[in-house]
Amino acid sequence: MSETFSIGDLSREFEVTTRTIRHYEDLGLLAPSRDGQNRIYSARDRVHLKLILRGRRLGFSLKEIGELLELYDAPNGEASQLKRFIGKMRDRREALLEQREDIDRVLEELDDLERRCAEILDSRGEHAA
Amino acid sequence: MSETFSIGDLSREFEVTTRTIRHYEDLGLLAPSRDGQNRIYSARDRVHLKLILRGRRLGFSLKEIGELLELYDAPNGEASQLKRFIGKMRDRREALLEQREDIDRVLEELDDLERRCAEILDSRGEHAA
DNA sequence: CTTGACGTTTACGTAAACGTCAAGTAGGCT
DNA sequence: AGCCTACTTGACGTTTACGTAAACGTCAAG
Repeated sequence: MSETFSIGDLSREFEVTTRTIRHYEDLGLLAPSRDGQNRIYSARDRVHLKLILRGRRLGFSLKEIGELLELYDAPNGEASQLKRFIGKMRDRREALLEQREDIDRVLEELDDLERRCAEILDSRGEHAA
Repeated sequence: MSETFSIGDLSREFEVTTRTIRHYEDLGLLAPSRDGQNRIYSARDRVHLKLILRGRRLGFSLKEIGELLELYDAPNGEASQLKRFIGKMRDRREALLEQREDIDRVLEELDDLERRCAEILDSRGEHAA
């Protein structure tokens, strides 16, 4: 059990540089254990990295991602803290829902554009790929 | 007809600084006309700004947004260009669909987290906001 | 015993996206 | 005329998110 990974493993799997992974550690987003001075990543660390990259794709700053990881890891604090967390999560949710609407709008616009392009091509007797 | 806006108007409406709007112009994303040396934004310019900000929320770089604006403005070029545009749009679409999935996943995780937080609070006899 | 692949730290560099003055212009109010 | 407010153009500063190079350790294969 308890599979582990080297920095190179994760680098290849997720197609990010080792520099990037170390950078995330510098910012406190990852905290792998060590074998001597070499980093050893657990399955849990790997999930963290996956979450980081997902957050990045969604346009969160690494700082924000750090806060989200805290949420993810530690629903254990005081009640007041938990309530703050819940508030933050609701804010996130709002932002994400807006973002989804943005995406849908852009997708519609892209459809539209593609149709217009196709029409132009058609009217010239050419064909789209 | 033909409503126009000052840089301050747009700045207030979209809650961005004038510096930001000028920056977009420096990058070629906006091209307002002038009254003397003052910038005059048309309704069309305003739409452009709206699209820029939407693209930004979606995590596109300003450079990418520039390319998208070209798509948006000029389905008029050569056939080869149009075909390239269509290709680009399909790539965008792929990326956006992936991003939507990311969002859905994160929303699920947030639901999960919120439930867990709520349970913890409940088990302590407290109530969420 | 050297070569190569992988890892390490330290540290300066850089591109993107603005922020933040500074200094000047131009119209409108009193 | 004096002042306010909104606008202008530089130009340097800042933050974020890494890139990149230097200099070195470690182990396995040839």
